[in-house]
Amino acid sequence: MVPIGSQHDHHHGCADGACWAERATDALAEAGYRRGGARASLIALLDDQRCALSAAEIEETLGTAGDGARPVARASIYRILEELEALKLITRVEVGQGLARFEAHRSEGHHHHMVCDACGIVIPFEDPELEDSIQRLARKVTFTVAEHDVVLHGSCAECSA
Amino acid sequence: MVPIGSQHDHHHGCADGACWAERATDALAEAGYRRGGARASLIALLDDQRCALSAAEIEETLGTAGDGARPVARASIYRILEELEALKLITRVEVGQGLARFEAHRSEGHHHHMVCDACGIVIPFEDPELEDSIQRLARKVTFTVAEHDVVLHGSCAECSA
DNA sequence: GTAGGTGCAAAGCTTTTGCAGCGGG
DNA sequence: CCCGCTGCAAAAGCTTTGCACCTAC
Repeated sequence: MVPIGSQHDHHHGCADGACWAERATDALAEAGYRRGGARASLIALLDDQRCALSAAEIEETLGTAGDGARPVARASIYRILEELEALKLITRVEVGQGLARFEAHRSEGHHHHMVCDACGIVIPFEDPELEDSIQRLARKVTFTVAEHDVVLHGSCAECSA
Repeated sequence: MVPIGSQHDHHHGCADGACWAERATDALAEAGYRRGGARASLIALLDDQRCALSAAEIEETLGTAGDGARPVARASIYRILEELEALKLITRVEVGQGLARFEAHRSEGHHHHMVCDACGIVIPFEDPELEDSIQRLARKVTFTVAEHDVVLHGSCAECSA
């Protein structure tokens, strides 16, 4: 198991050539979407995150962040998230708590989530062995598996103490 | 992987001695709850199911079923489900679709779910190897794992055809 | 008789939809 | 210029809460 740091360390520079934001922008263009300030702002925010955000968190962050961000209406957030999900650029994560979370779908860094039922914190983790089990399982079933989610519920180190 | 039949084949007789409904009733009594018709009806319904039901499905089924069932108000359904979940007698299953599902937490027959994103059908499955992976994972993390959920998204055999 | 259980209706939340106006191409 | 993108506000769902009545004990 590989615990994962809390924040992405790269910023909007994308000097390495192929960050997720670029891929997303290109994919939207190819799909026939026009550019839009709200969408660009939302994509930049998602690109900076290591883990899933809820629509409310996105709205709040965009409302207060400088750095090229701009406030985006809630309706636009949901509409944009819907488009991005349809293009498989983001993944919807349901951790239970009555709200959906969304995160950039990157080729590397696939992970799942632990949710503390006491304080609500969501912690990402990776586990290759678990992935293997799911791959093998996917081959055995009479069902076409496109995505998979694993959620561990319990208490985080802090709440357990 | 073991696919699972669609309906439970035992009924309210429970001649085998320790069905889930009995355990649930006992646990509620020990926790200091009084008996109540709505709760009994809901427990009997959950005991008869092989897979998770939504609150709406529960309300509808109890409203039309004979066999000892009686209509139960939606508010009562949610309140009772909350009590049962707090006592770990049922498990809340989030498959994404904006609604929660609930199923009896049995010692045997632990399973997970495949959700067809086309038609919405929820199919249960068991996979011991997957369980092993999760057990091993749970031991490695600095997090106390109480429950785990695995959801496979994709298309069912029918929608894939 | 008292405290908990239940039903009904209203409120709360997240998410979706309608519509008017702005803005990209 | 036209059509898509956005914001605002209203609506739609699922779920929760308040309150009065009923019921187990």
